[in-house]
Amino acid sequence: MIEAASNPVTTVMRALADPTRRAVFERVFESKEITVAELTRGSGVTQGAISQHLKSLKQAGLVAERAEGRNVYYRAAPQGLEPLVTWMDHYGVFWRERFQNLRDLLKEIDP
Amino acid sequence: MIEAASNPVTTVMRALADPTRRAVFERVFESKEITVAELTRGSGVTQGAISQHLKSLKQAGLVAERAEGRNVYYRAAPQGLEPLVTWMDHYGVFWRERFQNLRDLLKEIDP
DNA sequence: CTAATATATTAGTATTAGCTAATTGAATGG
DNA sequence: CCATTCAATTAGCTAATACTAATATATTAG
Repeated sequence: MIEAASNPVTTVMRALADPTRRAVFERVFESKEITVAELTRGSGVTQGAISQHLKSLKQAGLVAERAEGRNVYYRAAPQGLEPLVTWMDHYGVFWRERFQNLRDLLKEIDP
Repeated sequence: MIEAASNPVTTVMRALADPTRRAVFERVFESKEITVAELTRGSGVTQGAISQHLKSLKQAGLVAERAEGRNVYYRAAPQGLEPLVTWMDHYGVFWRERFQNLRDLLKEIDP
C-alpha cells in the first residue's frame, strides 16, 4: 500500500498547508491581479521567499502569471482547488453539512 | 502580517497533506471502526508511525477513538473537515462548480 | 549609457517532519 | 503467574521545508 508518486491532492494540500503561502494565495485571490513587490510589502518575509511561494502555488495550479515589463502580475486560479473539492466530495461532507445552506439557496432560486 | 498561532485550517491541511497520513484517514473512514493493528497491516510503515499519524489526525479533529480492552478502535470524524469546507467556501468554489449536481439533487429531494 | 527597480534563482542554514527501533504499560490467554 | 499482544511514547536519524542574503537578469527612467 505504498502511495503513488505525488498526486494532485497532495500537491494542493501541501501548497496550502503553509500559513504564509496560504496567505499569499488569499491576497492574490482578493486582488484581481497583484505584483510580487506588492505581495512582498507587509508579508513579513523577503521578496525571494514570496517568489518561492508563488512558484509552489503555480506548480499546484493555484495561481497564474502575466509578465508586463519588469513586473509580473499574478492572479488566482481557483480551478486549482478542484482536486480538493473532489477529494472532499468523495467523503461526502458537502451536501450533508451544507443542507441548510442548500435549503436557503433554494428559496432564493425558486421561491 | 505575521500569522496568528496555528489556526484550524492549518492544522487540518497539514494533517491531510501527508499522503501516508491521508491514507490512514481514508482507511479509518472506509471502515466504521478499525484498530491500530489493522491499520498497520499493509500500511508499509511501523505500528509506531501509525500511532503518530493517528495522534496528528486526532489533534486535527479528524478521528476519534474508543478503547476496549487492549484494543483501541478509531473512527473518522468528518466534521473535522469543516474548517476546510468553510475556507474553500469562502473562495466560492462549491456552488459555482457543483451547480449541475445541485440540480440533480433537487430532483431527488423534491421531485 | 547608467542607475534604479522588479523578479527569479541559488547557496547556505535552522527547523520541522516522518520514520524506525526500542521501550513501556496495559490487558488477556494458557 | 507468565508470556504474549496491543498501543503509545521516546530517542535518534535523515530528508524536506521555509527562510535569508546574495546574486543574476531584465526592463525602465533620467
